Amino acid sequence: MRASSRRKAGEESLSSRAYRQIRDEILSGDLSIGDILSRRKLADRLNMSFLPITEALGRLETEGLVESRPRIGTRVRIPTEQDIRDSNVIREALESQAARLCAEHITEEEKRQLRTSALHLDELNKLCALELGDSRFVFSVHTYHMQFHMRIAAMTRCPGLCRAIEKEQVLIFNWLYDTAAHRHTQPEQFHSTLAEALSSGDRDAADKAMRAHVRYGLDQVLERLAEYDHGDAWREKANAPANDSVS
Amino acid sequence: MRASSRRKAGEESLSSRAYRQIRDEILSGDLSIGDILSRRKLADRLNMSFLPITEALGRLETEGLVESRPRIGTRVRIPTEQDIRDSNVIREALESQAARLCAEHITEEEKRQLRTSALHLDELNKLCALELGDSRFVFSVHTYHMQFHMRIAAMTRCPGLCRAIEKEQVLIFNWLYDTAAHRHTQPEQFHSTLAEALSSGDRDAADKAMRAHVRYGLDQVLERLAEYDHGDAWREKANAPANDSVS
DNA sequence: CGGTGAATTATGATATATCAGTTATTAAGA
DNA sequence: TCTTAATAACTGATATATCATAATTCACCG
Repeated sequence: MRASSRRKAGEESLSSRAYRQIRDEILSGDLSIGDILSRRKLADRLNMSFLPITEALGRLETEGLVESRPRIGTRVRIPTEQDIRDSNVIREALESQAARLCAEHITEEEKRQLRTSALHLDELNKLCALELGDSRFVFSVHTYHMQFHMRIAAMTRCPGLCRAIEKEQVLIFNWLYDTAAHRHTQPEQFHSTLAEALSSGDRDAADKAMRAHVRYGLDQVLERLAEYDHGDAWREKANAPANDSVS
Repeated sequence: MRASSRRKAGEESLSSRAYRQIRDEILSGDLSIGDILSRRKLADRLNMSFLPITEALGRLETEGLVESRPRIGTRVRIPTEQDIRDSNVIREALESQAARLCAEHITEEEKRQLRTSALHLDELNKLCALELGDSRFVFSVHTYHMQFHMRIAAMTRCPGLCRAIEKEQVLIFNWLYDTAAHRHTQPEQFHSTLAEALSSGDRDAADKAMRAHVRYGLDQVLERLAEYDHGDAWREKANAPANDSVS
């Protein structure tokens, strides 16, 4: 009966709270790919009506983390092979652009930070390859990896690009984490070489290095994700929503 | 009292209908930049409750066509200079990527179509420069221009990239149309040279050509849009919504 | 024992009502 | 006439209720 008192002024909206919470539960793995999300149960659990929940799920759906079919249900999205390829293409577009701008704007101080982070990340990846540590450790490495890329994005001085990159990162990150978090072999100095290219001042070189970086490992994710594809009765009928085209 | 009967099965949802209608009214100019959108009046006009309207405006807001402040109101978005620069950066990223993929995949038949469209477009632009025709004509040229770019996007065989490009196109298109639709001077063979680059099979050349194409005219838009910037009491207080960051 | 269909349950979509902030208006006071 | 305080009108946010549809269950019949 929602006995709890109304929120005080200045607090964030219930929708935003629901959005953040659900998203975090997905990203942290509490909710796995394919899990069913009941609006009413979520409303109950988060102690609000299901209207804010609906809005939150709507946002998550447009962002690609969740998929919903009218009068059937909502679940954590199971990406198709096409989804992953497309996301990778978009990510390559955005991050190579970021690399260009980064190479233009980066300061000496930022170069130092970037090299340090890259070195650290390469060390962590080496540990991952040795299968040391638990899944919590792997998760933290993924988080650090994402922050590394977001740091590069921030160096572009282009907030819009940062937001766009983060959105794609979240997708890829989630799918990667759910499917290929383990068996994670990356080349030696995978990130250090990238950092060098970004520090070189050569836009085209930075662009090229980032493209190579983004492309790496795509096949592994695709392979792992194929498991989910068999017999998905969820997408049987024509799903033609949300693709409203400009007249 | 919404006396009209419930929608039959198979029809699109009210939210989608509202979304499309409002967006089209914005893009067609029936609603101009800065116009106030009252959810209740819209609900009345479109003959539905304001819940689907709210969802439609939510979508339009995340897409950047509309801006809303809690308990104050919603209006057609007035982009800041930063918004436009950022959109242009993102558009450059996405469309140069499209150019790369297009150069890879384009068929002979598509090359022919592309050249024809480019030629046509260059002709239309020449007419625009001479200030012939009314605003309806200018609008149709803009539409044709957008379709030209979407055709290139389609040649990438990457649906996700198409969607992403269309989203940015819609933004830029709307701002451009509202601010710099007139005085539209473009180089001779502006699109034909682009078409040639895309047909060359050289990815890097296509990329470079598209970047040049996208960048052109940015300053004009910025100049025109500066008019809106003076004394915007709407964004006085800190607006820190929706930028939820990953933990 | 197996299939079948009606009742039940669950879902998302939508309508309506209410709430608390914000702004515009107005009336009172100087 | 100019301030200022009260208030009316409007806004988005949220709660609750209802509806049509899809999925599930399970008694009933073969």
